[in-house]
Amino acid sequence: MNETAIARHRRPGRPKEDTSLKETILNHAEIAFAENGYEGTTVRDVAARAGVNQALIRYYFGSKSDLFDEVFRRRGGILSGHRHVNLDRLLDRPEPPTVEEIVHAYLKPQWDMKYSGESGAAFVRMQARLHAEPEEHALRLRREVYDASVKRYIAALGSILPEIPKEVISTRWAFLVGAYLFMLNDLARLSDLTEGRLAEIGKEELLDHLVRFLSAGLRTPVS
Amino acid sequence: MNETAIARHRRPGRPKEDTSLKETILNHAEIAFAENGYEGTTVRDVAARAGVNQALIRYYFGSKSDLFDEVFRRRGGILSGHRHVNLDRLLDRPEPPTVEEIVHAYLKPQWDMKYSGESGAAFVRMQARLHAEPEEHALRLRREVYDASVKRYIAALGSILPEIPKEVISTRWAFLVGAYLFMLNDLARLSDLTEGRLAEIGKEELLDHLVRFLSAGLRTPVS
DNA sequence: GATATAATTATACGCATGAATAATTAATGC
DNA sequence: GCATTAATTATTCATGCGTATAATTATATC
Repeated sequence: MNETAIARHRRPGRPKEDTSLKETILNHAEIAFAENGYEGTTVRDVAARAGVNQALIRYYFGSKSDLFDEVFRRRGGILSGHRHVNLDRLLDRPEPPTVEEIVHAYLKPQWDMKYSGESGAAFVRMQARLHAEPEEHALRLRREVYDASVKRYIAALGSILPEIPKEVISTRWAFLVGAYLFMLNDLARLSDLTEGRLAEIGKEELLDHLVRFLSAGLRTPVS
Repeated sequence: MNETAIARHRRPGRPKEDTSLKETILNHAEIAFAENGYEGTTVRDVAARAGVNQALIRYYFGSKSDLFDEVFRRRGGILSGHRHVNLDRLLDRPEPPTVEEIVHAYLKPQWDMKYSGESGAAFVRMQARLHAEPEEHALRLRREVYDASVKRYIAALGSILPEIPKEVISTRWAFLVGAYLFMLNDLARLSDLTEGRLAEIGKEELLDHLVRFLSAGLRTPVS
């Protein structure tokens, strides 16, 4: 009675290509949403990018809003999964993790995604935009995808920073999210601020800089 | 030959109200852009909010894009001005400023604006969105309005943190901008992360937390 | 190989949008 | 007080949008 299994067997009309059109659409939608935001993206444009009829998008995903959600959930789920795994690895160890290790474990997955290709980079930018959009819908999406892992990270930090009140750690964690999202969103902007000197700092080194910066802030004693 | 002076004298058709419609439009546009973003905002909606005919917006501002620019420049200029003044005050003093003082001088103006009323809060949210939009146009606007003061702040930090390379300070400054924009954008989100415990931290206290967090990060020695 | 059904396209609908123009109203200068 | 000009509104235009539906193509099953 497995419906997906049945569906896998019965699929007439499907062309011979191996990468499904559904995935192709998702990939191009990701890029379009990242470049132009939700409102700025048209279903027509996504269809054109994917080389597909506009109605096919509706056939697969329903509304434009549904398409957006599916784009977000796809990579967001992967990201969240990596974060859980990374934290598990640190907590399963006999010796307790350092602040730097926790921060790094959280940031690294999205960092890698950013440099994993055009699609990954697009998702990162898209996410930064989502965080700036105050709509109720965007908020719910983010919570659904990320909240669980974030709470685990805050708890882990709390146990190795017992002298810092939990609500302060949570607040500082929000600072952290802001800093890394902003930076990942567009490194080009960073090199404005630095008047081009950023080129001297490599990508991996930049992550180290960020981890060091954030860890110092997280660890600093409350007055 | 002062054209604006001439214009000030010759203005038939102008109704008796003291707050000009032009300003009313700007105020409502600010809120609309903050709520719905650039693409999500319609000129019609702005006109309706301002209780004004749609064509009047075109008469005063030209295109929708021009309207947006004027909204941004108006408050952005004020903000930038306050930052300059605050830094001047610190630098004119005999004793050198602390990192905390510099960070606070930079953040305070926008912090105040956030709580100065509906319009100010709207601008802050609008700006956060602008920072997430990678379009060339948005980038140019931000640079035009903010770059000069940012460079002064980075220079000031450099002189009291001589052991930290200038490009590292610039990079860390970008982290700072990300953290504070993210937080100002919507404090409601913060109280998600903190599971409601944020209420225990007052608004002014929150700024102190942020300043402390960022200053610790800025000061931390490079490996 | 006929039939059923999944995948895909072609086409159209209704509507909201940014922009534009024309008409109207109100103040000013002489 | 009349002509001029600025401010404002009413209305129209062309376009692009999300959505919807009908037609077509391809595959699998028997």
